[in-house]
Amino acid sequence: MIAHWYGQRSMVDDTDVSQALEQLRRTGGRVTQQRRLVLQALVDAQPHPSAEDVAERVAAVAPDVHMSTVYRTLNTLTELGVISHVHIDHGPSLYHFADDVRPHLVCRQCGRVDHVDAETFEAVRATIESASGFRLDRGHFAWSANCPACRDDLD
Amino acid sequence: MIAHWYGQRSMVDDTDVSQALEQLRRTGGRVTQQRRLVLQALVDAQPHPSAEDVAERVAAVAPDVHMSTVYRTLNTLTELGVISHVHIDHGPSLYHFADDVRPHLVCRQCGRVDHVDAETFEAVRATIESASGFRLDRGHFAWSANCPACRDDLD
DNA sequence: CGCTTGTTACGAGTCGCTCGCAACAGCGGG
DNA sequence: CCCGCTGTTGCGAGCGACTCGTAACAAGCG
Repeated sequence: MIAHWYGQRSMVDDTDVSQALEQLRRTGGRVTQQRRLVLQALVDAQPHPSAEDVAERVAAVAPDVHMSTVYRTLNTLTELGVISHVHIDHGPSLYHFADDVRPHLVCRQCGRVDHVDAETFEAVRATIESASGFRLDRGHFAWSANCPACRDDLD
Repeated sequence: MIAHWYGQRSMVDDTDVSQALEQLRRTGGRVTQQRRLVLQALVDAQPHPSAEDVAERVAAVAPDVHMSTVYRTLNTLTELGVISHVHIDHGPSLYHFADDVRPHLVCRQCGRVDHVDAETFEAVRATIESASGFRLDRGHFAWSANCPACRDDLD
């Protein structure tokens, strides 16, 4: 479904891993091999792996790591605010580091994904906020749209 | 989770049902009692019932109508363009008549939902379109946000 | 090196649908 | 008004994406 990604690449790297582990330790959590592997997989599988993608990468290195551990780790890291996920069309949640949260646009026809730049997003946010009082999240849900190539198809 | 709805009510009524059945017949489909009941439930359960809500209402009148029939009918009507659904936070799809498609704002804290008025939406759409070429859908995905009451909590 | 307490593997369970199949029922033709 | 063609339905199994209870396990502080 998702045929193509473009736009700038994320700038996630190993420092994200150590910062996440740091955060984990600081809040009384433990730094386990499994968690290290999940975080590394998250870095390697940029830009937007699903829990399955992460599990697959982890399994390549440590086949005994259970799926539920991957899910639990992903949830723990989400609660810590280290990572976040986005829902794109139907299908599983896609994960990314929290410092890489940007609003997504997804084409409903071809699945192509783009990001909204910060300036445009802030403009939209201000418009919505003054009209309704609601302050838009940057991430979490992708904005459903039609990309230029598919735009002729419908309103 | 969803504590409160506000904003103008939809204007869905019985004419939507007959128009939908009409459309169904025109495209070679059959007007069955089950479909009538699903459509009626959709009208009665405004503004945004889940498939379960619809099935429950149908079951109150005709207990033998199977869940899968409800899902199939909702899918058929979606393909016909008569109805549509929106994803609000995690949880099931919420259905509504297609003529009632409006962009939704959902508060991530309290679940309160609001609509974006047409004028504001068009302004946002124009902004996004000129920045990225993507043309926003009116419906399908809710925009995740914080409502005025919960706004202090996070960025 | 223990001990405490957070983590993990495993497997069963849940939620929200989806599908194959045989029985059934609209509805256009005769 | 009945026939029969073909779209629909009921039923139950299946599935994708998680979630949870439990007992074994292992960080990391003392």
